[in-house]
Amino acid sequence: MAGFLSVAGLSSVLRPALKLCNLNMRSHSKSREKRVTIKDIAKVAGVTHGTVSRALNDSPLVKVETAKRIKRIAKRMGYRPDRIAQSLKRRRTKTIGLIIPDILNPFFATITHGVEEKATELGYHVILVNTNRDLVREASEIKLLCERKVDGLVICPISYGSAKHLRRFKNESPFILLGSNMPGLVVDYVVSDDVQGAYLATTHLIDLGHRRIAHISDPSNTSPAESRTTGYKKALLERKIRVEENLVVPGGANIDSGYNAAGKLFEMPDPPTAIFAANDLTAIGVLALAKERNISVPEELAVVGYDDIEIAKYVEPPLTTVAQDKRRLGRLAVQLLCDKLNSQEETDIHQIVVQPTLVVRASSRTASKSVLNLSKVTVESPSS
Amino acid sequence: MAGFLSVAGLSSVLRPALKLCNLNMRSHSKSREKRVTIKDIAKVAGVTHGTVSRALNDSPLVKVETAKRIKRIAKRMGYRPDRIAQSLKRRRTKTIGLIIPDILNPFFATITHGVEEKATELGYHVILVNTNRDLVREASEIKLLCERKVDGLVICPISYGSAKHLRRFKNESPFILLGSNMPGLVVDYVVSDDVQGAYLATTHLIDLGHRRIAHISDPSNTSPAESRTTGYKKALLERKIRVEENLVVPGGANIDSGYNAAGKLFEMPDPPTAIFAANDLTAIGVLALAKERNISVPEELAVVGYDDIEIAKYVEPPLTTVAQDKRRLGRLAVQLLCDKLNSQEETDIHQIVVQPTLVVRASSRTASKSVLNLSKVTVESPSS
DNA sequence: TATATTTATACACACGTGTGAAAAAACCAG
DNA sequence: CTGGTTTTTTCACACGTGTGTATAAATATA
Repeated sequence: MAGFLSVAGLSSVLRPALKLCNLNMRSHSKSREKRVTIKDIAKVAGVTHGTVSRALNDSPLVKVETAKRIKRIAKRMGYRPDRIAQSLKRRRTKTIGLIIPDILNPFFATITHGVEEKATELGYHVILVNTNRDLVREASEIKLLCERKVDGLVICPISYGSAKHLRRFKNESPFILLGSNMPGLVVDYVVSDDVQGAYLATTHLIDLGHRRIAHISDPSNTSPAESRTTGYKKALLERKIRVEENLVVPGGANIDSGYNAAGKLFEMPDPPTAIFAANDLTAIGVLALAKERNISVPEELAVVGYDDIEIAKYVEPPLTTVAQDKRRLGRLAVQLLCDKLNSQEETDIHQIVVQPTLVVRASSRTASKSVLNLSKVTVESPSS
Repeated sequence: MAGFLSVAGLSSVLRPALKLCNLNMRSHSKSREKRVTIKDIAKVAGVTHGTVSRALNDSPLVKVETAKRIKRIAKRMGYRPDRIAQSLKRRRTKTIGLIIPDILNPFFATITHGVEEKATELGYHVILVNTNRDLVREASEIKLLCERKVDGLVICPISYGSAKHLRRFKNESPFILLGSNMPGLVVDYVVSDDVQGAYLATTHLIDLGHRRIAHISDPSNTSPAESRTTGYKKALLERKIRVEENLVVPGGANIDSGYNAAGKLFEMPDPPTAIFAANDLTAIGVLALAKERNISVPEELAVVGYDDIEIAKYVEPPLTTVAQDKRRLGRLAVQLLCDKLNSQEETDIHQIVVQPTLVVRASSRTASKSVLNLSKVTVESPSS
């Protein structure tokens, strides 16, 4: 005992620690070793687990000297907190759920990137759920994630039909809608100004001299789908061009749908000279069919997409498209969500609308023509 | 009161339930309502929470009649289990961690798709971690996921350097390597036969008459990177073509790296007539530069990629590539992992090697030439 | 020295669920 | 009705952590 006092603190650390090591070694030789808990540390340090808990959480209630000693012991014993137990007690899991319809779509992959990145920065983990556009699954997963006590949810809704589930789980976990909002549901969301984006795209085509401009719409029942069609029509109306409903055909968020929709348009007696697709993948499908039919783009047909996914610039010809900063959208959503989590004020809601920009590439512009003067337009040269 | 009794059994359910509803209503009017726990159910049902727990888990220790009654009450009260508390007690979270280097690469996005899909089927949730190829982050995240008590991990390693961390956490959570294995580390993995894939690709180019075949390698220190270079050289050696080390230039898993690497190759006094890129994105970069320099593909330069990501078929010209069933790889990894979790035998390890196939498209074949007769080769017509 | 005041630690309960073992209830044979 | 057997429920503790309060120790004040 007397010896202890001389080295003050250190000795009392080392000896019992070694003792406990031996205790642990007694477990089934090759099998998994038992986890070190704060109780084990307490035993070694000669204090109660309560004190250890406080020490590790830097509570001012424990003497700094003791705290240091306990932390040393904890480190030496290889202590690592059990996040599950913490979650149960602290009533937050530091986890958010991300629900997206289709991870294979680069649009959502990039959003996921932004979400994961920001979440990590803020100390959260992301549970990823890919619904494959299944509304039933979306609902059941929201439920499951709530049971799992995620602190919040970022949801990219599939359709207005989601509103029903959302309303139901509103009080369970706070959530942010991403990419699409819900009419009649007062919630936080981060969206892009899709009306404006579609308006820019269509106006661009009109400026190039096109009058028969088709639109391959997104048939999903969501706000971006609706808004893009709205923006398209708005541009036409504003320029006194008649909106022909048969020039608006439904597509989908994949390449095949564009291919098929283009087929219908090409078959028309008086086919369009330009196509505005609600989605880059759809637009790529259009390009694929155009090539197959030897329809030269942009000379015989101008094509504009939406989203500016990475490959848009590498398809042939490079695709003019409306760019959304998808990564930023994801980051914003998480930021918003976590702000909400950290402020008890449940009252004020935030709704962020991000402005898209038009990126002009070769699919809507012959090599010679150029010099556009629209605001919010980026013109990319192929060699930049 | 009397009316209730006639319905035998229902009455005892309804009345106390309503009572409790009132109790809950007393919370701050608009704020979050208190969760229903098994104790609440117990109070209403007039039993202990232990019995409720057993009833809800279909334990044979509770009378079926009682169990039914309890379940009815639970449903009526809107009970939903607290998965965190369950996890703490049951010692498993029904969660797996997925660690990937780059979600923006469609290759990993598709793997993620497969992993999430299979995990859902088996009742697991997936925590997604995107490391951005940061080895330090990979290590710290493995640690964090272990603290979170994920039941297992699926890891797409960034480099052999990962082995260090992996060894360290081997006893914490079981894991499966996906896409790349680790020499000197005896663990379960699911990989593709990359030597064979690269061999197929290179042989294909040789069969087309090419002799100066460059290889844009993946400079990462991983088994697929190594193996693809190995397969490339193996094919050359087998056909008695000298391996020129300066025809092997490093790339990376993105478009720019291919663009840059192609630049170096084109600059050579005696440039290659064919390029085998270790990655589709890299190959797409090659195509981009070739177009810029007016080098026609495949006439002046044949290009072959690896992975067969979705857009490979839509770039110009459509890209010949080595196809891996990425979704299947992801599903297999999860299947393997969960098998491991459900069998206590920690002894036997499983190592699955999936065979890739060559998909021939226009980037390595002129429209006229065709009729190849290699086994494991798919020839896609542009219109299929 | 005794008392008030501050500081540090111990104690005990809590989070929501699961479970072995004791206790109670129901059933059965004599 | 007794004693034994089986079925059903209760009791009490556990998982690993956090935290309010009581208690003990150290320090300051009178």
